[in-house]
Amino acid sequence: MKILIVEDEKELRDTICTYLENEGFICEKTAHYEDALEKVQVYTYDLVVLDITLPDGNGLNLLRYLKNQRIQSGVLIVSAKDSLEDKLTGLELGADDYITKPFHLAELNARVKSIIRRKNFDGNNEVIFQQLKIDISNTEAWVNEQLLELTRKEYELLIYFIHNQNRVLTKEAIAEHLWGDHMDMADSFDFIYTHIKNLRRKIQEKGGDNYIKTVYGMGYKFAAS
Amino acid sequence: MKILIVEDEKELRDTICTYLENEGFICEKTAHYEDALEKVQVYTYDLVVLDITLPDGNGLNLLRYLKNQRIQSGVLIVSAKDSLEDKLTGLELGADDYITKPFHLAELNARVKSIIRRKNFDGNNEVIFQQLKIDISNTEAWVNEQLLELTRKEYELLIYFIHNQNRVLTKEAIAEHLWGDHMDMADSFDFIYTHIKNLRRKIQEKGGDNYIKTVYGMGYKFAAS
DNA sequence: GAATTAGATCATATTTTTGTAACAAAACTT
DNA sequence: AAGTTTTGTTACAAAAATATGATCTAATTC
Repeated sequence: MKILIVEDEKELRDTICTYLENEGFICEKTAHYEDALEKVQVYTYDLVVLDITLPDGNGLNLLRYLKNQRIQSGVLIVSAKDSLEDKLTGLELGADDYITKPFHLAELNARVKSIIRRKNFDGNNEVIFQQLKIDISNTEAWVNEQLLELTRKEYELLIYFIHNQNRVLTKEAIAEHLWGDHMDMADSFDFIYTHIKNLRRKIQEKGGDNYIKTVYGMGYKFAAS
Repeated sequence: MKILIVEDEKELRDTICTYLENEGFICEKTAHYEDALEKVQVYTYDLVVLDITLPDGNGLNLLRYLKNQRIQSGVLIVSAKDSLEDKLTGLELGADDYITKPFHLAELNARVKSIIRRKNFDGNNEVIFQQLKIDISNTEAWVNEQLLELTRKEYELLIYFIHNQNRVLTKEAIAEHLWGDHMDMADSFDFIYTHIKNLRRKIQEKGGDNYIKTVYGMGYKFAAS
C-alpha cells in the first residue's frame, strides 16, 4: 500500500511518514502543491494524506484534480482550521475523511486504515482474472480454488499487476510502486527478478498459467496467455 | 528517446548525461548556445534539458527558436536563479517544466520522464499508419491487430520512421538518432541493414506491407505502398 | 533468545538482443 | 555487359538483460 503525504510543516510531515512506514505502508512526501500534482500524475497511490493550506496552492485543488481525472486514490484531508465550511467542501468534493490538527498519530492511523478498508469493500472485494481470484478484503489470492501462500511483497506485486492488466510496467515503475523513492535504483533490479520469480513459481505450482510476461528491455506485462 | 543537454558547467553536464544514459536515453551534450542552436536544427531530440545562463547566450532564446520553428521537442529548463520572473517567462514561452539548481538527479529524472509521458499521452497515445498501430504508452506496435514482438532498437527505428513519414532519412541520420555520437560511423552501416531487414521481416510476417522503401544512395523512406 | 520467515544480495546460468563479418544480390555506371 | 558500389541476407560472436538457486541479514514468531 502506497501513500502520498502532502503537508508543508516539515516536522509533522516526517512524523506522519515515519509512523505510517512503521505500519508497513510505503510512503512518499512533499510540501508543495505543484510537486504533489506531478506525483499523482506519474505514480499510483492508494491514499493521499492532504493538507489544505500549502505554500503554493490549495490542497482542495489537488482533490478536484484527482476526482476530475477519475484517479482512484483515497483522500484523507488534514486541516488546521476546524472550519465547518472547509470540511463540507472537502467531503463534497469526494474526500474519504477529514481530520483536524492537532491530532494523535494513532487516530490518523485508524482513519487511514479505515479508508483503505472501506475502499476495498467497495462493492466488489473480489477480483477475478482467469484462474486467479483475489480476495482484497482478506489479502488472499487463490488459483484454481487453491490458496496461494504469498508474502507481503509478492501479494503487493500481484495486486499491482492485476490493477494494470495488459500494460507494460517498467522495472522502474514496479520498484517505485513497491519500494518508493527510498531504494537506490539503477544499481540493480535483482530484488525484482527474485520476487517475480517467486510469484511466478507459486502461481504455477498450483497449476496456474504464467500470466507475468517478460518484456525484454522494458519490464513486465500481466496478461492472459 | 534522444535528449540534448545544454549546460555550461562541465561536471553537472557530464553527471546528468551519465545518469540519463543509464536510464536508457541517448544523450548528447553541449556547453554553448550556438552549438545547441545548430544541433536542434540538424537533429531531432525528444527533449532538451536547457540551462538558461550560457556563456554565449541566453537559453530562453533557444526555447524561443524551438517554439517559432514549431519543433516538437520537450523542454526542461534548468536555472540557478529561483527567480519567479525567469520561471514564468520560461513556462510562458512554452517550456514543459522548470527545475532549480541545485537538484537531485532523481528529481530531474522524474521530470524528464513526466514530460515525455505527458507528450506521449497528449490526447492520443496511439499512432495509426495504414495497417500499423503504435501504442506509445505501452511501447507496443501492432499490424492488422497482431502484436509485433520488436526489440528495443527495432521499436525505436519504427518510431523514428513514423515520426518522419514520407521523408527520406539518410543512414547517417538514422544512426545518429538511434545511436548518437558514440558509434563510430563511416566504417559500415551493416547494423542498420540488419535492423531494417529484421523490422521489415517482422512487419511482413504479420501480413503488413513493406512501408520501408529503400532510397538508393541515400537511405530510407517510410511511406504507404 | 532460539527458531522461523521474509526480503535482499550475490554468483552463476540462461536467454535475448545487438553488432560484425562474409557473402549474395541488386542497382547504378560506364 | 562488365565492373563498381550499395544494399540485403545469413550465420555467428559479443554484450546485455533476465532467471535461478544459494546465501546472508533483519525482522518476526514462538
